[in-house]
Amino acid sequence: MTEFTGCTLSAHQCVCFEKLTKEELDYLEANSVWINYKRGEMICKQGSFVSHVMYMEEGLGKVFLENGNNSLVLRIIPDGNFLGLAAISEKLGTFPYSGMAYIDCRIRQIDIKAFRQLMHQNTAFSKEVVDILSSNSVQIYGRFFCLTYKQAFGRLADILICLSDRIFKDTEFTLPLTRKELGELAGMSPETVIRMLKEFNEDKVIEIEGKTVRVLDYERLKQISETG
Amino acid sequence: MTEFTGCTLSAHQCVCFEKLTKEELDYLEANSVWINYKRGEMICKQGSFVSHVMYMEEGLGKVFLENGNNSLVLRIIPDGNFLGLAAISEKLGTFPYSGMAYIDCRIRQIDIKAFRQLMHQNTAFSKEVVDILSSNSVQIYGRFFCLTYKQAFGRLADILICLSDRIFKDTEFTLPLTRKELGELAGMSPETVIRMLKEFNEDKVIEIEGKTVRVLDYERLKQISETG
DNA sequence: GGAAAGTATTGATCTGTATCAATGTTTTCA
DNA sequence: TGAAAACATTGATACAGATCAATACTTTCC
Repeated sequence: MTEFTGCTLSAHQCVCFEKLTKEELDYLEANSVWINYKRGEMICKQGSFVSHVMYMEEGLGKVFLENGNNSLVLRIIPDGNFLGLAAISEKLGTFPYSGMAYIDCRIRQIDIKAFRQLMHQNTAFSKEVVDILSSNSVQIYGRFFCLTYKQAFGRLADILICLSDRIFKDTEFTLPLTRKELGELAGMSPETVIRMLKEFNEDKVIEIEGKTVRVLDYERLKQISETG
Repeated sequence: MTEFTGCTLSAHQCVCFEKLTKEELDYLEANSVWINYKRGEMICKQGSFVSHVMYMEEGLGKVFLENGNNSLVLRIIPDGNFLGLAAISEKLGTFPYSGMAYIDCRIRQIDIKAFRQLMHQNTAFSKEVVDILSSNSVQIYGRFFCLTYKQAFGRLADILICLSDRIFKDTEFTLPLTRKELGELAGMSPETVIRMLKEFNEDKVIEIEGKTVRVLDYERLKQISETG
């Protein structure tokens, strides 16, 4: 049976640039700008005009929906990932989500017309981009399922696994997120995050002290994710 | 402020076939088969091999995730819509979701290789398909937000609005769904569906008798959707 | 360097909605 | 056509997690 996880990052590795010729890469370069963002800065605003796609050169960010009261993280964006690919649809005049920097980031903005032009002329590139879009969607579906049906501790276990496995690739890591931000990832209130983390800590599943997290019992965490 | 709704169907109209030449249409035709499904029959199974994309010629179906215990509807598929477009990604060997017929359906299966070939050779067609994928994603994001943050009555109001506006295009319609299926759409238990519907009925927002629904106060329903 | 703002923690309380159970109604199909 | 299965309804109960409130700790920055 398929297992869904609340993980916020697809395992898919972006290789689309490898499909471009030297000339095409130069063309892309000529139509790109690089911008630095500080932790907490908005990278793109939901509802604003679309003029470019973005690529996370360095840093860590999130893509999220907001409506004034609530915020829902769709995906975490580590370095080497696109952000705002929805822009390739010409039907879509405005961004359907916002982006924010978790830590200091360097973002490459690629002019949307140039990007579309390359998709138009290079089928292999276009295929890769569609694959990325597609795998992002599948990722988000899994997350959707989890946040809808799993209990809080299962959802939090998912996020911890995702952070350890895919983002930091280490059993010990320093969270660049507040408890509130963790809550937005796992779809729960900050207080609930704290209580669950405390419980995981007491049960020796993880060890947490401030922002430092160490996964002690990975198998148990997996199990919590599945039964939650 | 952007309003998210739990609606299960994007407003996007599929026009991609119009982008094909006579020859290409013939080619597509030669690589298609038509299959009939009865209410309740599975149209595709999550996890099974991908060999085709599907197009709902006539009928009404759903695309959903399942894990044995729970089922989450991603989209409703009315006639004139694709189903299983995720198949165009070559990375994806198996369907990430299941499809089922709400009522008797006639489905066109299009060989995935032929479909990809047309996307390869006809850019306008390819663009349209990407637009459809993209608008489906945005639709599902909105649904995700709603099911995560809205209360039950707001979610149910969303579904009633969606059914009235986009599926049946009438203020009065006959539900082809059970209360359980409505619950899967709105992310709640069948009992809760019944209680909420009863309340809407008592408040004269809708009139419901068995499977027949009439929307009495559309504005109120909108308001419930927004405040829920 | 110290006030202010933001963040973390803990406890108490409240509530929306699931779950369970019992019963009535409709549909299915032998 | 009549029994069985599926579906709908209603009421009672339980509980996960939100919210509120109060207090500590940390970071920011004039």
